[in-house]
Amino acid sequence: MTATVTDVHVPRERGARGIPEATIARLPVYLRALTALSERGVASASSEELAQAAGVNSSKLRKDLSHLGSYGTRGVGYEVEYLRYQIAREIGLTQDWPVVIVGMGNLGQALAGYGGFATRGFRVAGLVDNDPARVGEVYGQMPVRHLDDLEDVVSRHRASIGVVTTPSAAAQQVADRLVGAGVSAILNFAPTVLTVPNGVDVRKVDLSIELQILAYHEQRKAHPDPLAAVVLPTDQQVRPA
Amino acid sequence: MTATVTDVHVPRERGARGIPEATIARLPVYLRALTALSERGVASASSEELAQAAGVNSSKLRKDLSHLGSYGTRGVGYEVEYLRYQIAREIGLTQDWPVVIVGMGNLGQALAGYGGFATRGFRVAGLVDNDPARVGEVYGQMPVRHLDDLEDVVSRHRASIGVVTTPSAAAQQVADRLVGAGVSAILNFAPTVLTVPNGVDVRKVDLSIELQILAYHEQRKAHPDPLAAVVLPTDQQVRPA
DNA sequence: AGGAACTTGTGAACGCGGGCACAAACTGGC
DNA sequence: GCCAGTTTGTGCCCGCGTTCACAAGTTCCT
Repeated sequence: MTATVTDVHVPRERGARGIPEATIARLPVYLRALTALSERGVASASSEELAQAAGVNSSKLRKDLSHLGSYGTRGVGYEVEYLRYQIAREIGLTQDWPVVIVGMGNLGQALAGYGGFATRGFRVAGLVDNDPARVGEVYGQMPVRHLDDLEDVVSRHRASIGVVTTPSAAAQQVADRLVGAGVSAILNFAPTVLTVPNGVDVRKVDLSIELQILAYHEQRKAHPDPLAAVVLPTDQQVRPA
Repeated sequence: MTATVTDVHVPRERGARGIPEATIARLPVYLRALTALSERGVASASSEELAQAAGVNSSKLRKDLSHLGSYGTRGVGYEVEYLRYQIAREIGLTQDWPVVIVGMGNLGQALAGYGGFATRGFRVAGLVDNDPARVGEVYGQMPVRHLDDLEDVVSRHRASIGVVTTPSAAAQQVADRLVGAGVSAILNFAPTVLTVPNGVDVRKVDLSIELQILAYHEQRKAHPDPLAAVVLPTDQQVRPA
């Protein structure tokens, strides 16, 4: 099995402390809500309040949290600071995650300067690009190095997470080299299906796909039931023999 | 799940030609695979070949396609061009979708210049920013206009899709104004939960959340079962009374 | 023409995730 | 100390999505 993951779907043993994938995906949202509450000086909150802040319903939130352990107090609620730390620890945000970004186009530059990483334990440890003209440029206080040095950058910083923001054509090759250098998790912004060895985790973010999903729903709003499945919509497109 | 996305959850009537949400999310992937095959001159392909190109398994692909209609030929496969058109039509990509981007920071600039939109029926119809210094700047052949003109930009281009790339603090306000001006679908890059009226579709893309999900799996790889749920991991964090 | 090889479309089984509803547990007032 | 009010943690059920496995339909070879 060569993985090529779009959605994560890690069927590994879910015994003991295995937490449902759907829950994992929501923990960062709870974390964000807790941080916001904390900054406003709120010391404790009920599941109902937390759920509202996170945009989910309260029973889902309670069940999610119950997978981590019993961190609330019945009749009272959850202590904001305490819960925040527990979730951060569960995700692994109490440690430092060096991240290498490959591809310094517009998107790569945007990510290099994104403040939301540093505050969550992610540290941009290296920027890499193919274009010699871009080598030496500085984004977010980090100089760009040449693609030739990719392996050096990864191993020197012990980076285990790579971000691919190259054009599609280069993405697979870059991913191969990242994996070869020791990276075991990749966030892929290139609109390509990456094939990686077992044990390497890939998540894909595709901006155009998100828009297409919205477009589908927009179309349905405009034409609730075209029943165009029977009649051909335009004569020019007929099934070739 | 291609994730990135927080679950859409549109419980609207699924009668008649209602296609499962999970299928909708994969159609753009199939579309991309078909386009790639088409460009390589491939005229027809089996579900197995398509599935491999799209990174899913073949039975899932067949069931997905079966929701659109019976566009394949048993014993043969699918005609690439024909199927490509059918999927594009189903999603709504045969028409033009004007898109307005609000927030011309690094990410907004990256999106404005992203070539992947134009080729899929999305047309950047307007760029808007709060900062007077940025007004008049041109990205992707489109000048930036001031936030004050947002309503004008939206209505003049009949935009129904808005992209929010502002800081969190401004996101909700921007979303309200977009909706007020007639937008009914929003792609939100700000790390905030947006509240919108019924009938408005919101999809959220959160870069930091994607990394956090990867971090969780990385941590589990490194420490398969810490059983630290019993013993406190560090003494400094003890449950306050 | 007939059969072997192949491929689609789909019925059926299964597992995950969501939501309801309630027992268990805690607080505060009397 | 006891009772009313509150909120968590969870057992249960239901529906969606994934996968298997096979019948139905097509092509090719003899």
